[in-house]
Amino acid sequence: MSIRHGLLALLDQGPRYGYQLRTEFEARTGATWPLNVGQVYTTLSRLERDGLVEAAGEDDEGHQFYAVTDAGRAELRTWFDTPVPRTSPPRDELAIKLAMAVTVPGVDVSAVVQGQRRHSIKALQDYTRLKGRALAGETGPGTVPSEGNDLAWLLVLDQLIFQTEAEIRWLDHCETRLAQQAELQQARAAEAARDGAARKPGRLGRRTRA
Amino acid sequence: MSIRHGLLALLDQGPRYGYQLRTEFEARTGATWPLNVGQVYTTLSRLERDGLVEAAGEDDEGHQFYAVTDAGRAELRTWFDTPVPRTSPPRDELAIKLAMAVTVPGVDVSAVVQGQRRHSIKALQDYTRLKGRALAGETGPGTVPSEGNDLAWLLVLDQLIFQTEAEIRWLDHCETRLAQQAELQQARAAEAARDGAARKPGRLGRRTRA
DNA sequence: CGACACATGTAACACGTTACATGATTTG
DNA sequence: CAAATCATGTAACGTGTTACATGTGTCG
Repeated sequence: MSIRHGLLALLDQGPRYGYQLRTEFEARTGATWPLNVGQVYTTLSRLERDGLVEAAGEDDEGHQFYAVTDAGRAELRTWFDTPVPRTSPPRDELAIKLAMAVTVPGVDVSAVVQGQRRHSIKALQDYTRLKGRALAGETGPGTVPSEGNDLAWLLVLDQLIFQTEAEIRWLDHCETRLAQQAELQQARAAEAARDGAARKPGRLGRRTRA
Repeated sequence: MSIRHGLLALLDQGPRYGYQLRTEFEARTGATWPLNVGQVYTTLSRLERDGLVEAAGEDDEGHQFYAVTDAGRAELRTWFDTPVPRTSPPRDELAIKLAMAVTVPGVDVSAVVQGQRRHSIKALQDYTRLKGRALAGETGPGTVPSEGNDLAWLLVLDQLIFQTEAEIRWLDHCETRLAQQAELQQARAAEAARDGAARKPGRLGRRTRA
């Protein structure tokens, strides 16, 4: 529901038309999250269907304007007032992938971690470079520079940087945990070998085949 | 596509039936990302439609087993081999919300940030508590403890913790940036006032600054 | 017996995404 | 003139999500 509310917020500044909304949206999120123009129109019609926006006539140049309704303003207010739920965050594909990788046999977990790490490092460098350019006063291509926009774009960039840094730290953390695990298993294997035939069935587990 | 591949990975360990897949999936992601049982079945039929899994007969207890096909194994391999794209990550609702909040007039940005901060702190505490319990050896409710599962669940928890910490740091960072911005604007306003006092242009005086 | 976990599915819907069709206007 | 940008839409599809229908077995 990010796009829905994003467009609603933009419309709260005053009536806009579709193409304009896309431009303004991208001015704030930069090249990070490109927004297909078509989606603006589909989202607009869904917003209109739900009574959050309404058609607001045409321009002298034929632009189809939309305006936010009272219901839309209310919706927007609760959006801003309600924190994004972090108790049940959106599924993170990387977390799921690693959770599966450490479980399914025959997967080189370390390779997965390292591959992702390289990629994330690369992404981080890109973001840092972009931030440098943003601080130098250069805005994204084709956008009219404005203080608010610049600030928004900068904050989004910072968020991406913080998040990516955390991801890399987590990947490293995973590696050390995996090393610990391997050590532990080696120790256990050695112990089992020493115990030899006198094995106790204390551990139950593994698969339930019928 | 996280669920698709997640189920595929689970099936790579050997044929499973729907209900079992849900249990095993949740054993790895804990209570964080509960998986509706119905979705397992819809996803399974879509996987079958795409030729990644195939029906593998019934149990003596009537359980409908599914097995991964060669195509499915190939798909799984490329999933593990290809890093999750961080150059164009999934849209983050919080980032978009703040980007809009700093742009749209009439929004108390600081209130939004603080509200989110409180919520994220709360979530972080929950995760930390869960991690403590997980380290104490207790697995989620109704799950058979297994070493791989425990490790996976622990890694997922760590990811959530790292990510939430980064989010909180970012929120604080936003506040300082906002303070800077406010300072800058105050300075600018003061400057404008000084200029105005110098030449007393009246209420509607033009402030043309070359 | 009634509640609850186990187990399998279907139907409907929401959102996001892409591809396509179409036309006006600007610009090299 | 040709290409690019501006501008509006539609159609189709994919995944994820919920609600519902249905039935079995178990346990207090």
